Amino acid sequence: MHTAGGRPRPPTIHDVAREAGVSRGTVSRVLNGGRNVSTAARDAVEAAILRTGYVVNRHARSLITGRSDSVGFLLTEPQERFFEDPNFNVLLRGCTEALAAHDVPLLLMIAGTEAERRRITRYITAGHVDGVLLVSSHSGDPVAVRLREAGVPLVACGKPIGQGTKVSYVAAADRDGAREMVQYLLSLGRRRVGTVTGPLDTPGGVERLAGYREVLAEAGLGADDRLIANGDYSRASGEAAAERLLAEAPDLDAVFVASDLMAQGVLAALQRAGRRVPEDVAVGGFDDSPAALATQPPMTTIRQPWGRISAEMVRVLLAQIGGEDPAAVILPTELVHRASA
Amino acid sequence: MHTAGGRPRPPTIHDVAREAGVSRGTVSRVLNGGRNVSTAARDAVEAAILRTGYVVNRHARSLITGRSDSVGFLLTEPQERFFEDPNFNVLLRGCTEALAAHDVPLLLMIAGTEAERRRITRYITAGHVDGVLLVSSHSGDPVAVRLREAGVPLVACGKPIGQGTKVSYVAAADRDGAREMVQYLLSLGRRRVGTVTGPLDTPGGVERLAGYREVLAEAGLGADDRLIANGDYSRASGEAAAERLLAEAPDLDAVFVASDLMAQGVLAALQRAGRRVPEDVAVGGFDDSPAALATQPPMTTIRQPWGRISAEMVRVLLAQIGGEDPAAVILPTELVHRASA
DNA sequence: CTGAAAGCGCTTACAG
DNA sequence: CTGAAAGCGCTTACAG
Repeated sequence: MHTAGGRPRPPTIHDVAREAGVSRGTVSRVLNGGRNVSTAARDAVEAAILRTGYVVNRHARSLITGRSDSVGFLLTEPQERFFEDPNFNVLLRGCTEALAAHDVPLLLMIAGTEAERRRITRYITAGHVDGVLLVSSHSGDPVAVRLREAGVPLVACGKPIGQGTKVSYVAAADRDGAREMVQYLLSLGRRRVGTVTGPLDTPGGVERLAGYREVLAEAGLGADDRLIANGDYSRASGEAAAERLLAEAPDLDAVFVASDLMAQGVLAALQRAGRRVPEDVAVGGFDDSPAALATQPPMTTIRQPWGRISAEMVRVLLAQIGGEDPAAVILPTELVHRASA
Repeated sequence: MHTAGGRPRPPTIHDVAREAGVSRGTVSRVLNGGRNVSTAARDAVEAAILRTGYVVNRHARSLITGRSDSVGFLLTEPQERFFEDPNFNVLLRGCTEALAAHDVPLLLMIAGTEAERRRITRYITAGHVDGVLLVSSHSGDPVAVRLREAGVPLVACGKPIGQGTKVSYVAAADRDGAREMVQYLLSLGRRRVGTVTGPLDTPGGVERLAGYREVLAEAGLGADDRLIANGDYSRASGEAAAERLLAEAPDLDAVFVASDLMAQGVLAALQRAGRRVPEDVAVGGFDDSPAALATQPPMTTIRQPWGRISAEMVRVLLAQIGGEDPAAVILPTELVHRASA
């Protein structure tokens, strides 16, 4: 029997039961872990499944279990930034694969506009997804708040600002990573070390700046606001920030940049200003994204363990869907030494 | 009433019917287009929907309609390349948004290994998805073949090689775009114009090379294989290809590169060899991906209309799911003039 | 360990 | 135009 489109109607649990000579209940039991099933019955059912090519109908299952057996991957930042950001790819790929290993499909959702935010919130709270992997570190994200209030299992990438301890998250040790880079820059003999920060309403922006400040203070180098310029993680903002730094602190001899993409922009500004990297100004990035390999010279940077981050996000989310309490996971970073510093 | 997780059990069509004082059948009718429903009934139902916050249970609907009302976005190339490729982001975002406008969720699927290919093929042919947006232009892709044989609605990004006319696709006018770039390079007075091709088992690779050859022949410039080097769309392959070009044809004065990412690599090799761009060697890319803006100098390139490509892919796929025949859509490209040529 | 039965929330002919 | 009813393919107490 075929539908209009020519796709054959797949076998159901009923076909398998007939083929195996058991009841549909028994088939369902072997499908769901095989508790309370005799070996003979299980074998017969498994053989029948192979013979018929049976695949469970997820809609029927979901209808009765109330679970969708799928999760959402939700972007709530202004999309441009994310899609420009090479980290996004790594994270998305990692999550897709980790989920696939559990046979859980990933639904991609982009909440760029207010209308989309409303639509997606309704979609999620209606239970069309069992939980969500949230990529939005901006504080006061209304979607995150609404989802949390609705009791939707949630795990954020990066510590959500101002959400208390109620929401799970997985993050790299931002402050430690920043500390390591700035210490390294100092170990090179640099003394006028500037920084280009991320957005200060994101945990990465705040923590990396804090790490920078701590190390300078510990080294006895006084705070100097002329050495600090804000960026928004985009390449263009890094370029603009570097120009400001150059104008306000021309004696700059190193810069710690809070993302590789911004560091690309910093490199461009430095080259335009005739400063050699690393001879005149050493540049350290953050992320170890693909962008770090595309620069001239290749970028010395702090590696974020994206593979582990995505795997942990999935693990924590699945656990929470299974009834466990929220959890926070912090993963160590690593200095990757290349040529820019 | 709440489930264990604390999520409220959403209202059903039954609640809406009671609230509106009609039968469940009538509610369903207004939900599904409102044919054969009186204005009074429709108004009552719509008011009841608002009041109850009703959202359709897609699983129940799918169980009966046999449709999943979702589509897959399937990557079957070796993943590394795709995830390195900035075009991927643009395409994925465009498709997600175009689908969202139709309220159709996108499932992201990555078929990197043979095991994943098998699992995903089963998943799709089991009907868990109504159709798939296929990103794989390599010839002989086994997943594409199996899906087509199973009658799954499919639309590819780029013309699938060797699949006949049975499968829908949306593509940019690769050959015309290549022609325009090479003509432009010639108009600059360049006479030793090389090219770095894409993989020659992809339509983009083949067509862009063909455009290059045509224009040179039309200009009366004889074919010279030393001016042609193959790449695989990756940055590193562009760098290696440029080195070969420089070794075999040191008098090179322009290069048409079949992707911006490869062109990044070409720029690096050229700079290392001490050639100025564009003074000594003019470089033209292809894609107008974000990579084209990140280079020094910014890249002159051929813009692929990604927004339209993704919108058309979605349109054609949805039409096909609705019963229409396959279709091919070719979209024009555009020369974007920047500083590298 | 196993079968019969109820029911998940919807859609869709079928009568009227 | 509308209601009553069947049924989509599953899971899960409930008996036995």
